[in-house]
Amino acid sequence: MRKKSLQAVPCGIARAVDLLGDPWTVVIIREALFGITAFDDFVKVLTIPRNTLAARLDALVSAGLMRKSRDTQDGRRSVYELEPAGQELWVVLLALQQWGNKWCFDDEGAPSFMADHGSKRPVGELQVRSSDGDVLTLDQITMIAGPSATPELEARFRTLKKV
Amino acid sequence: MRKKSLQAVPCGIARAVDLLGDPWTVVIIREALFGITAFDDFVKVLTIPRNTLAARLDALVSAGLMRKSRDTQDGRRSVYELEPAGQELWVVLLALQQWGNKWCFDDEGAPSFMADHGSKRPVGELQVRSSDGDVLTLDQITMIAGPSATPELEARFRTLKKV
DNA sequence: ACTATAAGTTCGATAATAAGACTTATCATA
DNA sequence: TATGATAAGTCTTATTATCGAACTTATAGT
Repeated sequence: MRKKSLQAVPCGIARAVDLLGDPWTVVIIREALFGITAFDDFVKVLTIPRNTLAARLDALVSAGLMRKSRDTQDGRRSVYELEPAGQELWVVLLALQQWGNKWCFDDEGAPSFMADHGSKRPVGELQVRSSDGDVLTLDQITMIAGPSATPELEARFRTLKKV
Repeated sequence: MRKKSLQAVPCGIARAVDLLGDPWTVVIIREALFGITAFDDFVKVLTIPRNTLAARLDALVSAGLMRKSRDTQDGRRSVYELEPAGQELWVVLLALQQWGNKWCFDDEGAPSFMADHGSKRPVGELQVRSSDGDVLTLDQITMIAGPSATPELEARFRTLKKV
């Protein structure tokens, strides 16, 4: 059966995962942020099957995260670029990178970091702050319902043990 | 052929995606943060196939993001709980939620937000700061190589157009 | 015209997911 | 202690996605 779509689920995480929750989309976006625009360059850098790449790029364009155009200098080339919605995923990639760098490299140390272009120093660890500017930890976080929440969702949040 | 493993790729993002880049793992972790611990409760809340859930939970335990134990009150129940590595993914989930809430709800508005437990107000938008505390935008970000970077990776970073 | 390049598409094999029935062990209760 | 219910997970079959490589089409360079 086809992969279940989470796009209809009323949850921002679920809808994001519906777009990003496969083995390739996130690293495609990473390369796009790096400046990769050509189909064959994605293939070369990622060693992704060409049909899979074509499917993922189509999905990203359909979802409005990327746009596709023709290279005006070379009519053979397609140019894939990030739309604003796709660019803003850089914060998600940073969160993934900081987590991966911390937990997925036993001794060798992480090979790459996002850094301040000026100082060349790694950016600070992401901090979550309240609207008053206080740094928050997980045990200070809860989930609240927005205007469009269903009664069932509100009921769940009222009985939450954590987060 | 089996899904290609990105676990060997020397990149924190790739290694994180290798664990999280499927349609279910992220929302499983979301529910675990909500306090869900029982197999059947994951099935009920997510409507995930039982065999898929079993596979994902096994993978999460193997990767050290969750632990599995027996309920001392009820010997039928397994208890799945997040290890520290899994708990720290809450920042990634927040980044996904903030992005999804912004881009995946046309008019209805987002149904749920992470909030400060004290004030019940949504947490502030994630900000990326330099080591000096300045807020950074995407165009101020570059990628730098760490100690374990390969020469090829360093070469790539030297020629980066952006990020 | 000829060759190379870029972007995809097509094909067959393998792996992952979906849906539901089924098994095993434990708990609650009569 | 026998009986039924519950929880966790397995098994089976059908469908879908991914992999890897070959192939097609259009454009560029010579």
